[in-house]
Amino acid sequence: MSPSKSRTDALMAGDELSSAAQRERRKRIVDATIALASKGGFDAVQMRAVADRADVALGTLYRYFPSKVHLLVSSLAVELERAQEKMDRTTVPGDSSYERVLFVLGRITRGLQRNPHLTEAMTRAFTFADASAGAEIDRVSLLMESMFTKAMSDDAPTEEQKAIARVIGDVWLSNLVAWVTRRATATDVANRLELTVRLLLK
Amino acid sequence: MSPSKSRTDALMAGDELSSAAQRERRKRIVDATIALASKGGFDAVQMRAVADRADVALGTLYRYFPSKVHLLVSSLAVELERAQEKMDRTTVPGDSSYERVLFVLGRITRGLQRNPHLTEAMTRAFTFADASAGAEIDRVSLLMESMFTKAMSDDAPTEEQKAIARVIGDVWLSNLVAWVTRRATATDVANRLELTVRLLLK
DNA sequence: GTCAGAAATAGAACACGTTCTATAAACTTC
DNA sequence: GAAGTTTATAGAACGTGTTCTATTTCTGAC
Repeated sequence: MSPSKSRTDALMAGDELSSAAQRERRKRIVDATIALASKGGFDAVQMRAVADRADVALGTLYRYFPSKVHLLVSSLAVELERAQEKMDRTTVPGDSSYERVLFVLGRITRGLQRNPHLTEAMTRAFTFADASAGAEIDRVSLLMESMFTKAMSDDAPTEEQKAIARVIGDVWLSNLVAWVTRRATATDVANRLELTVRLLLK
Repeated sequence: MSPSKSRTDALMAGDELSSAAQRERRKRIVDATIALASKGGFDAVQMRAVADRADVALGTLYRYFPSKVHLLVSSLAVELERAQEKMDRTTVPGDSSYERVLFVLGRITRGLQRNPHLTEAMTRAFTFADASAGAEIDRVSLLMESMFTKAMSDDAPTEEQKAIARVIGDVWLSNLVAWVTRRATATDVANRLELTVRLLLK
């Protein structure tokens, strides 16, 4: 894994791509990634296959995303943003932080579990990421944190709430990984999350 | 990653290797792994380099450990066992679970941080492991869990204590990874662990 | 419109994990 | 101690992530 060039970093952020053609290329790449990951997981996201499917040259793929991990983590960010938007349009039920956080957790978790291969690909990329993908990782971490703090209260979160959200995020991810690697069942995951949130918020 | 043969699985457990020569080979391999990982981290643990350094053929290396991830996670287990043994010979100070768990956490964390490359190699292998390394992963998870439950109390741990230990382990690992990938400083890690343990045990 | 530089393309080339093949050495078992 | 079996060895070969090269296409400034 080599250090990425600054130009490439600019491309990765994704929102301020010069031309429409470039924005479309980028979208085709992410779509191809998600499609391949959904079908066969991490191993099926092969850079040549992504390039083929997105109809770009291999070199172009690498110009947009400097590694497979960057590619998958960026796709994870895209997916989480979608989930967050959907959640923002929902009124989260529950009278306490405890109940609301559990609701959000359960919903996203079940959403991910509906697409095991995609989840496997993304969580493995996320946990395998090295320092060079720090920016993408931070982006995803922040998304996760705000997802849970929003569930706790509508106001700006306190430091303590942020800390709790981070802990929940850590446990959540670790349990997703356990599920993805067949070391835990969906029920195990649900139980452990419930227990964790209870310990932290009750 | 292909499914491992049962014969190979038997070898991986490591304790009941037929001959002394085999036990020595295995030890040379683990030593070489730890040495290379200490020097250059995950990327430096190259299978050809391990084989060379351990003075075995590449094929032999694969007969003992069916993949790089198995190799590194097994080495992690070895290291954790050492840490656990050392800890067993120590009287853990502190009047509460909270204090004792923090002591143990701090000590192991600082130990790992003394060897950043090794820690990077092992945590990345651990989090990247797929289903085929389930046995090794479970072994390490159990080691971690018992490490923390022992700190909580001398008696057999309750289910609740086990759950707490697992949460702490999840947060611990996630923070180690953040540190290893330079997204968190040693101080960040210490603070977050302190906060987590406080939330869970106070 | 033309030209310079940037971006995209096709494809070769390289690195490292993993597998395979052929041969030799080391063990069982009689 | 000979035959047969398991284990180890050297090294080739293969797959996939990544990089490199040569060429073509696009874009923006004049």
